[in-house]
Parts: sequence; C-alpha cells; structure tokens
Amino acid sequence: MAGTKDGNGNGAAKPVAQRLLATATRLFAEQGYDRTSVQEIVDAAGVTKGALYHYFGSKDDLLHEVYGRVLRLQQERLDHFADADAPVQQRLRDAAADVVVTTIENLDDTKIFFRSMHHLGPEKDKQVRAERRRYHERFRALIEEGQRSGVFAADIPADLVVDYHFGSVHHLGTWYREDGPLSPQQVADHLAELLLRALRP
Amino acid sequence: MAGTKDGNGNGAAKPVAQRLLATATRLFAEQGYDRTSVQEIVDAAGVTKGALYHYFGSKDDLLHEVYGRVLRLQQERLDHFADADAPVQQRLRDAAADVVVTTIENLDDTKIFFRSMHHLGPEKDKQVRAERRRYHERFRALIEEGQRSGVFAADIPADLVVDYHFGSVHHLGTWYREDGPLSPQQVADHLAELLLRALRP
Amino acid sequence: MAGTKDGNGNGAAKPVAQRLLATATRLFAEQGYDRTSVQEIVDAAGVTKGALYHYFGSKDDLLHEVYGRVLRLQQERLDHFADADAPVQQRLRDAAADVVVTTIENLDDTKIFFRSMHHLGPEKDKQVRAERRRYHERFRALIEEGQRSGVFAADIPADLVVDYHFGSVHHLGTWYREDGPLSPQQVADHLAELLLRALRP
Amino acid sequence: MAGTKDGNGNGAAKPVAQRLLATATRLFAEQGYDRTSVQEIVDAAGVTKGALYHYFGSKDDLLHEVYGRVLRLQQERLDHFADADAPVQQRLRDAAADVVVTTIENLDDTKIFFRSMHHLGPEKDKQVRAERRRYHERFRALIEEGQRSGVFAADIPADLVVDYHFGSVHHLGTWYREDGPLSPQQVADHLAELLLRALRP
DNA sequence: TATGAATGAGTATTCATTCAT
DNA sequence: AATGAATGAATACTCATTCAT
Repeated sequence: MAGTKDGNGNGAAKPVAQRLLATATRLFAEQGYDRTSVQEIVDAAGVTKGALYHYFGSKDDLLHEVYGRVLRLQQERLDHFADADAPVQQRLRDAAADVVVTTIENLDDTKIFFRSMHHLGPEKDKQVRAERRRYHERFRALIEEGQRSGVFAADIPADLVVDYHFGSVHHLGTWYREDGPLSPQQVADHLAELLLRALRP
Repeated sequence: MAGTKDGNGNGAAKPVAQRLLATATRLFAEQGYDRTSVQEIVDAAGVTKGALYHYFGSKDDLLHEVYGRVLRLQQERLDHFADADAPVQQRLRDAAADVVVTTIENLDDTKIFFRSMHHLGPEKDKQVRAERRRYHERFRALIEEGQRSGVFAADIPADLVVDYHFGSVHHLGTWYREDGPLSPQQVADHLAELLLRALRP
Repeated sequence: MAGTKDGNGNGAAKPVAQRLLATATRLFAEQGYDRTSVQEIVDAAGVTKGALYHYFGSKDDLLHEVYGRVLRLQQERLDHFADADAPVQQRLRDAAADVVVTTIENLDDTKIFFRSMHHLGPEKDKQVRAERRRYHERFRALIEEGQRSGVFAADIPADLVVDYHFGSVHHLGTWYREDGPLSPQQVADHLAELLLRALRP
Repeated sequence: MAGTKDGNGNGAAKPVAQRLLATATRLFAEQGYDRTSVQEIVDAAGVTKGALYHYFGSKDDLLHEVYGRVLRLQQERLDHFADADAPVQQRLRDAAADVVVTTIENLDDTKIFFRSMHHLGPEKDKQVRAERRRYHERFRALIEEGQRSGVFAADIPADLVVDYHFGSVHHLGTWYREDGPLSPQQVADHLAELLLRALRP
C-alpha cells in the first residue's frame, strides 16, 4: 500500500500490462502482427492469456496501443519544431531530421506502424488515418510556407515532397541496422540535407 | 470435355496457372498474404484446391512467383537504362523515373513485394535478398559514377541516396491512387527531379 | 461511507444480494443460463465479481435460488387452494387458474425454471425433482378425488391430466405477451375452464 | 463407383454428414445445445472437426438441420390430416393425436426444438418462427371451423386452445419415458380425447 | 463487506495441405 | 489435369472461479 512495490521475492515483478505491451511490440516487429500468436506473447511475457485479456480487449487493441504511442510522440515533436522561432528552412530541417532520429530510436514501433496499419478494423483505421493526415498536413504546411516565401522551389507539389521524405522514413525499418556505419543522428542529418537540397530553388 | 487445350510441351501451362497467379496477386495486395486463404484464391479463380496444388507446391510458392516477376522486370529495366549511351545524369533520371512508373503500373505486385517479404522461408529469403542487393548495387553504381565525375554532390553516402529514393518508391503503395491528380509519368518525373536536385553539387 | 446500512444479524442480507438475484433472473430469462456470463450479471447489477461470490457460492447457486423461490411460492399456493373448504371442482379450478396467474406474474422465473432445469448438478437436480413431484402429486390427488367421487371422468389417467394442464402452463413462457389481448386472469380462467370441461364425465 | 459402397474393411462406414447429424441430435437432446461442444460431437461420431466443418458451416447449422427435419415432418402430417375427407371432429382428433405420436417418435429432435429455439441467430429465428406460425394457423383453422359450425364450444379463443394442446406436446419431452406404462399411441389417444372433450359445446 | 487482477481449462472456427480417385 | 473429402494443428477469445488485500 506504499505506491511502488518492487524488489519482492516472486518471479518477474513489473507492471503486467506494460510488460505485455513491450513484449508484443518486440514480437510484432520481429515476425509481423499476423505471424505472432497471442499465445507467443503471453508465454514470452510470462503471464497467461486471461491476464492479457484482462488489460487489453483484443489483439487488435495491443496493436492500436503501439500506434497511439508512436503517433502521439511524433506529433508532439513535429509541433515542437514547426512552432519554433526560426527561419522556415531551419524549422523544416529540424523537423525532418528529428522524425528520422525518433523513428530509429523506436524502430520496432514504427516498423509495426507502417507494416500493420492495414490490419486495423474500420473504426480504428479511420481514427489512425485522421491522425496521420493531421501530421502530414502540418509537415506540408512548412513546405508550402517556404514555397510561398520563395526559399523553396515551388514547381513540385508539396504533397509529393512530403511523401518523398516520409517514404525514406518509412523505409528505414527495412535497411537501418544498429551496428551499421552511421549513427541515427548522422542518418538524420544526411536525409534532412537531401530534402533541403531537393527543395533549393 | 474437349474445349481449348494447347498441346505444346513447354513449361508454362496456360490459362489455369496464370489465372490463379493473377487472382492471388490481387487478393494478396488487397488483404495481405496471411489474411488471404487458399480457399478464397481458388474460389475467386473458379477452380478447386487440387488444381492450385497441381501447379504450385504451396501458398508460399505463389508469393514467390509474384516476387520473381517483379524482380526480373525491374532488374531488366534498370539494366536497360543504366547501360544506355547518355550522360550519367540522364541515365539516373531515366532509371529513377522508370522504376516509379513500373511500380505504379504493377502496384499490386509491388505492394505485396514490400509488405510480405518477411513471410518467405529462409532459403527463398536469401535468394530474394541477393537479387535485391544486385539491383541496389546497380543503382548505387550510377550515383557513384556521377559523384566521381563531379556531376553529383559527393558528401552524402551513395547507399543512403539509393535508400532515400527507394523509400519513396516503396511508399507509393501507401498513397498513390489511380484516380488522383497525377499520372504515373508525372509522379515519376517529379520524384526523379527531386532526386537529381538533391544530388546537385 | 455512512449511507443506509442495516445492522441486523439475520440471514437475508439486504440490497446487494437481492439486486444480484433480480438481475440474474432477468438475464437468465432473456438470454438463457449458459449464455449469461457472471461478468454480465455483476455489470448489470453495478457490483463486482467479488461481491457476487461473497453472497453466492457459484453461478449455479443463483439458478437454484430462482428455482427455490418459484417452487416454494407455487407449492404454498397449491396447498392453500387444495386445502380450502369447497367442492373438488371448485378447488381444482381455483388451483389450476392460480398456477396460471402466478406463472404469468413470475414469467421470468418460470421461463428459467422450465428451460434450465437440466443445468443443475445431480444433487440439486434430485432435490428439485423431489419438490416437483410433491407438487405434481398434490395436484393429481385433487383429480383422483374428483374421479373417485364421480364428478370427473375416470377413463383417463390422472397423471396424464396433470401433465396436460402443466404442459399449457409450461408453454406460457413461449407465447404469452404482456401487451397481448388477454389479461393473466382471463388466460387463467380460460385454461381452467378447458381443464374442467375435459374432465366432465 | 457403384452407388452404395458399404461393408468395406475400414472402421465405421456410413455417410459422414448423416452420422454427424445423428450424433449431434442425440447429444443436443441429452445435454442441451450450449452444453454440447463441437469436440464432443466429432469424438462421438469418430471424425475430426475439419470433417464437420466441411459439411456444416457452423454448430448453429447443425441445430437448424434438426429443426428443418422436424418442421417439415410435422407440417406434412398436419396438412395430410387436415385435408382429409371427414367431419371436423375427426380431422382434429387425428391431427391432435398424430402430432403426439410423431413427437414421441422423434423425441430427441423435438426436445431440441423446443429447448433450443432461442439459440438461433436472428435470420434463422425469423425463418423458423414463420414456419411455426404457419403450422399453428393451420391447426387453429380446424378449431375455428368446428366453432363456426357449432360442433365445438366457441366461447374460448381458438388461439388459446391451440396453445393449450401444444403445451402438452411441448411438455412430452419432460415426462415421457419409453419404458413407461403408456405406448405413444395410448398417450396420443388420451390427449386427443382430452382436447375434444374440452371443446364439447 | 468487497475489490479486481490473475488463472487455466475450455470454446468455436480456420486453414494449408494431402490423397484416393 | 483435376476433384473434394478429410486431417490435425493452430487461432483468438471466454469464462467461472480464486485470492491477496
């Protein structure tokens, strides 16, 4: 009854729901959503199915939780950089680099996000799409701002530029390896540089 | 029981196998590999399970056939454009644009390709990865050639540039709609232009 | 945390147990015993599972409580009418009509009773059967009394007549609707009349 | 390829679908629909689950098959007796007795029918209710015919009389035992006699 | 008197694949 | 070349019940 209870003698102490979510995230990223059974998740988390269904309504819910975390995180960070007091080139560069860094730092979650979006039921799908659109539009607004003020080339649709950059972010899960030659920040700087060069008038 | 029936002995059996492959491609793209049952495929193709298993060893084989077609197609076209007699900027622009057009024209196949790669068994996975690498390296060689000759900026790793571009190609399946405002060729021209601008020294 | 709370020590705990029983009765009647989960019951009653298991040993116990109430009620009323000081035709008519009225007035309970009897474990089943038999025999005795004294036809086994009448009582749950054209008393009068006419010598 | 193939050496020869239906009927009657698992059915029938689902779309389908058989049988027989060329008293007596005999002869099926009707999904429920109503109305028409022509008492609603008689039919599953003192025909004659006496003006 | 997290055995259903014909 | 009945293992999910607090 004293708040945090830890270090007690029984097996694995830790909030069960959290452990389940972390385990599910890892397995979904490794094997994909459909190839991961609920049984595998609970076995790996050291609990029973009943416990999982006590905290999560369904396997889908687990997926949606992962999405929610990623979406919230990325939206917050984009808002932060886009609202900054700096020239638009700087704000776009910072936002473009940051989404790369945070994507790599949460590579499991984002892999799941991009790969499994189409597994959501219709209502949750709608919700996720709406949040994604909001994110996309915020990013596009930065590009349009630069195009209007003449610092970015205006002859390519801003929508397409957003998808160009997010394609590379989406793609990170396919090739980025922790033990590769580039740090997350280096990858981010390179990709942001490519974007800004592509937008030079 | 007579009907049309070609008596030639060569490999490619005509209508049934082809119909099965086309149907499977469509369904895999629409619903994903795991969410598509063999029963659905044979029902949609108007044949029975026995027929499918007569032509294909397993459901996995069907997937692998789709991969093979896409890989062969894209490699051929890349080789064609890379081997042309033209300045490297032109050859890169043509190759970069062409992969966009052929990806859109075979959007179902490429959707499957990117989404379901991780479903392959280890041997087939190795094989596909090797072919992918060969493709990647051919494309990278173009960029390195331009970097060496000074027509492309050399301060960003060529590998990363390849992934930058292929990210956007990979991403097409997520956002491109046939009834959208841009034709495949227009999208291709824009994306190739973005790539070349990003490489301006 | 004060509120209303009776401090008497006798058996019947007041509001929670009663609310649980009433809720369970309604749900069992609407959906059947097997289709009603303990969770549904406690949710509908606004308490938690712990509370239910505090008052009732098991889900079966709840069912048995419903049975007990119906059995006790009907036995009491039958005894009342059968023991009255009146001609046997009058006593039989009153008893036959009364069981119809009280069945309709407790239609949920009786629906459960007839539909779910086979869900009881062996001991409770024995107990319920014994009480049912006692009821049946009391009713049969009335008929036999009339047959012996010549006011009822004697060429049909009294057992069968009892089941004939109770069949129609049993059946009420299937067709009787509160908003139908007949009041409970009208239905009762008609059915008692049919019984007595059938017994006319 | 010669029609009936029987007597061959392997284990239990017999149409699998038929064997499954018979087994399910028995188990549903003994234990109730909800208390009978698909596993029990296939074990008792000596096949695997896959075989069951090859022939029946769902557990519900199995139930519906049982219903269908009973409904068709009873409707046919009622039509036969009601259409006969005889006084209405005779036709009603024959129909009333016959439904008793066929109910007893198919007691498992009819037990299931009356006990498990509320387990059907909404569409099938509608269908079954419609067929039941048709049956009820045919029977009621006989009574009304007699009431109009003065051979039956007209002071009790015909609907109620139908339910009175069918209550006793419904009830047979509760009390009738094969080894009891009365043959099906004897029970039927007694119950038909009771009905006709109740209707004497 | 009551909570609610956790269990573990159970549920109906799906599915890729095989094989005798 | 093709059928379709049958398998057997796996799947997501449910539920009555227990127990430390």
